[in-house]
Amino acid sequence: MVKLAKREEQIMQAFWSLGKAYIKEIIPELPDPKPHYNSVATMVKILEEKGFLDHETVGNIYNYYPKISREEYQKHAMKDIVSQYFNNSYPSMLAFFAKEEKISDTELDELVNLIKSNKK
Amino acid sequence: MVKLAKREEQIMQAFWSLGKAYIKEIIPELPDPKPHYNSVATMVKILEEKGFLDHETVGNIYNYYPKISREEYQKHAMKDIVSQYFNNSYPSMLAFFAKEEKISDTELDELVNLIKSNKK
DNA sequence: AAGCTAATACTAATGAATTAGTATTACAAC
DNA sequence: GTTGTAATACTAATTCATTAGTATTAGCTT
Repeated sequence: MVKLAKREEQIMQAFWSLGKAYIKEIIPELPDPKPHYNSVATMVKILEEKGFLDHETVGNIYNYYPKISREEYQKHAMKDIVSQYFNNSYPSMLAFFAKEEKISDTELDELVNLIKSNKK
Repeated sequence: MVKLAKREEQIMQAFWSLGKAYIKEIIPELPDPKPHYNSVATMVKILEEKGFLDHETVGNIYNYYPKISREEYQKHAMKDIVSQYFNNSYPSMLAFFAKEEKISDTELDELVNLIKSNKK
């Protein structure tokens, strides 16, 4: 899967939140300063060429929706990140967060349960 | 902290591995095709301007070393990632990995111990 | 000290991502 | 059916990242 550039990814995030949207609806989701409508339209078209979006035509306007799910993309993106920062080791990534104390004991217990139940 | 571009980050990764290095030593660490010596020198200079590297002069040549540690940078980079993909929730990121079953039971136990011992 | 070598400095060119203008189109309202 | 509106299409310009050329410099060798 192609890695998305920054702005492309912001736009995909907006679509993933909204599910289905007109370009008009995407713009408010983007961080300030808001880009020009046509800038977004261009990126959306590129995203469609890349296979990330598809559209239905409603009268005169296009209603776009994601063709690739956030989860699918995350899977690839995180794989890259783990390979880049953590030498391809998921445990060493988790150890990093452990050291950073970003996870509370309660959360930890919940996660352990979640992981174990997923394994069954 | 500034987010590094792809090549900049590759170069920083090389410095983080080597600790201290001449430009000459960085090049073999980079993925093929190896960039031109001067291309690397330019990026290294930019990285120095951005505060990621510093150097000592040894006779006629510069010996560069990281001013910002890999851990420091990771902390920021991962913060961005978690905010971007996981709505600022570290637990929800971990849940994602749990679902992906990237973590074995043994690894999980080790991590739980690691996290708990860090908390003391 | 003149010439050789290996480094850095400076800078122009390329390429990718992004922006936004102008042109075009389709439909709706009158 | 002409006009107005709001969308998309096309494309030129800008910006940022990256590359690599040429120029310069410092020190070593003779």
